Amino acid sequence: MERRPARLSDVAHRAGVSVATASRALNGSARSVKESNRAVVLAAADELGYTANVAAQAVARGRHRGVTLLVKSMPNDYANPMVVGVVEAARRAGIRITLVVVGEKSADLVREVHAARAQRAEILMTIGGRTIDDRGIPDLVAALQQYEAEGGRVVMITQAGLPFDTVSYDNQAGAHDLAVELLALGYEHFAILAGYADGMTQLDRTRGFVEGLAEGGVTLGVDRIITGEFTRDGAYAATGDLLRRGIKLDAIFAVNDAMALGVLTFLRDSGERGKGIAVAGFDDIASLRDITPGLTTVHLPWDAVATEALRLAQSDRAATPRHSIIGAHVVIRESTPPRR
Amino acid sequence: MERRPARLSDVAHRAGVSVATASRALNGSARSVKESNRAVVLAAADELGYTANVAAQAVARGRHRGVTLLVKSMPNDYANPMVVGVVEAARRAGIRITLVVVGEKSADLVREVHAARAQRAEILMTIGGRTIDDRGIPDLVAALQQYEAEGGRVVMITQAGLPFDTVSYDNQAGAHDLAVELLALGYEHFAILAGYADGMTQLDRTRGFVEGLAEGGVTLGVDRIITGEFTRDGAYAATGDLLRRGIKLDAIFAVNDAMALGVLTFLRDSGERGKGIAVAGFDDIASLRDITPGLTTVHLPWDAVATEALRLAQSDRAATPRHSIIGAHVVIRESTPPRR
DNA sequence: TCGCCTATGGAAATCGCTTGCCGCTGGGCA
DNA sequence: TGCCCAGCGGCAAGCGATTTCCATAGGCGA
Repeated sequence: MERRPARLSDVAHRAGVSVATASRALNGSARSVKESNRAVVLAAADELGYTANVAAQAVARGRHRGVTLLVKSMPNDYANPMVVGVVEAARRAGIRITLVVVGEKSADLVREVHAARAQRAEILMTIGGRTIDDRGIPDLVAALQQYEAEGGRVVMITQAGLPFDTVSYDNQAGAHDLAVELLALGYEHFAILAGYADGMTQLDRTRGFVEGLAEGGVTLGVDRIITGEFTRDGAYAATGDLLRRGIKLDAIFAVNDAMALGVLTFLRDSGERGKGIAVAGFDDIASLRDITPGLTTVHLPWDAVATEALRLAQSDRAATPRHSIIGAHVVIRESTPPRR
Repeated sequence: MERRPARLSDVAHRAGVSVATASRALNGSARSVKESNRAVVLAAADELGYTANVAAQAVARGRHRGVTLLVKSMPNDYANPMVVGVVEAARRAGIRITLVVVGEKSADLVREVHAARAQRAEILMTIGGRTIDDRGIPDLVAALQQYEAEGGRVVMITQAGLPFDTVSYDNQAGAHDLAVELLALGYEHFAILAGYADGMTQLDRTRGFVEGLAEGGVTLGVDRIITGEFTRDGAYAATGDLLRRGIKLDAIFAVNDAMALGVLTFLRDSGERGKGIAVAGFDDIASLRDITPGLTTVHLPWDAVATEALRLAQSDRAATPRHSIIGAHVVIRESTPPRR
């Protein structure tokens, strides 16, 4: 039993070659190594149970391989499946992930970008939306551009509209399609729980839904678009307010599943269930698969998003930022039964 | 705008001191630095936006700071909240996390432990249970011991019984208490959906429940302990089998919430709901907070577990492995209404 | 047979940082 | 006044890899 893990020099020594050759044989290089040497090096490495020291490689190469994942506030149903998706995709690709959870403020994000610069991280991915009037965006963009100028690759997930490779899902089209489907089911009187007034994601979903209704000839009054907390509890409270207004209502669209759950729960608690108010959400989070009634929602393909993000990150950088939009599709369940 | 991130030597130069002094001023050290020097170094670092290169530090120190988190198969309701807990706890402590998802086989785990050795990772945490007769355990223990002998710290979460610092929650006591409470509510005829026959976690829960019943004078026949898939769908199917047997039954304990959900769903789908069969689970996963009926379960304190794990990891190593058991408490909800 | 080019091995520089060791300084004490 | 030692700065040697550069050995056409 060794006193310390094997180093490259141990492998080289055992194989009877120089460390340079051992390095070239083990950890890819443009230079070729004679087949016989390669074999003996590989054998030696295997016998010693050698694994390269990533930190040393990072220093020597001047680049830290792997993905650094910056996530805004992890314990959040919405970021969570995204992170899982990326982690899984990375595992399949044999890539290590350094996970950094940053605060909500974009200044925190900026700080971490600079840290990643210092680490000379190869790939930087961020997960998380932003608010429409975020004052910190210019700083963030500057930091990321500096990072890219130094040779890093950035891929933003969710947060579209910045000059970097981005993969997002189509919030607007998804909500649009949902509206169309609900109209087809016979609903006529809608309300939207739109979440925070300034969230880009929420805004896109709200906008898409309104457009979808408009195409079907239904105009939604602004008084039927309720802003408020982007959470289950916020939605729970908002539903109460909404019903107390006594307006005609047969369907509520909440811009995410957690909120939709709040709506459903309120309807149940208040005994309004069965009075024919349908509910739809957005995200199709796995944990809600078994609620009663099944929730009509828009499914987001987390896997596809993550896979695409990794693909972008590993491809050569394009002259202009690329933007992949992964489609989202509507899933109709019992929470929106046909009305006719 | 710099062409490359600032290095320590840049800071030292700007502050007019040697790199040694700069290093000592910035990145803690036993040696003290005169206050005036420290101030000027800090100022210089700030002006240059300096952030230490973690990889270089790792190489120089011969230790990689931070937590390396080894998780068995991430996309799994059960591991997930645990990971979130650790990630959050680490964030509060200002620690970086390297997240590695390994396969189910303990050989995969062993490989990653050796990789962590090579990285000279400071803290290694594993999340995930094991099966009772896992052939790979000796190898795993050997690898981890080697890692510790080289100065690393290991903390195992969930997987108790190995000679390393461990933090787990008390599956057996939790299930025991649950049984006691159910008896107090007036239930008499039980069945257990026990999951895989060889999972340690499931086994402990089953055992605890049986003991709790026994204390109340209820003996559970082995035919009422059903093994099978540790999943929602497995439980769904198992419930059907169970009911077809036509035995007297007023409560089903599923060893995790996902399975309990399967039971509830089956009861609903088959119209058996309302016939008075109560359901209880284990885990109290957040996403089930709003299902109907509310699920009686055993709450696991993820935060506390994660915090404790980090505390253990950062404390000095004890002569003998420590084992923290975090209590789990019963939460009674509507899925188990009082019977008398 | 000679010269040149390609394939390949190895010595040594290098990456950014920590730290052991040496040496200087100045205050306290005999 | 002289000596000792604590306090602190800096030189330089690593840490474990990669990579540049030089050297050697064949292969091949003329």
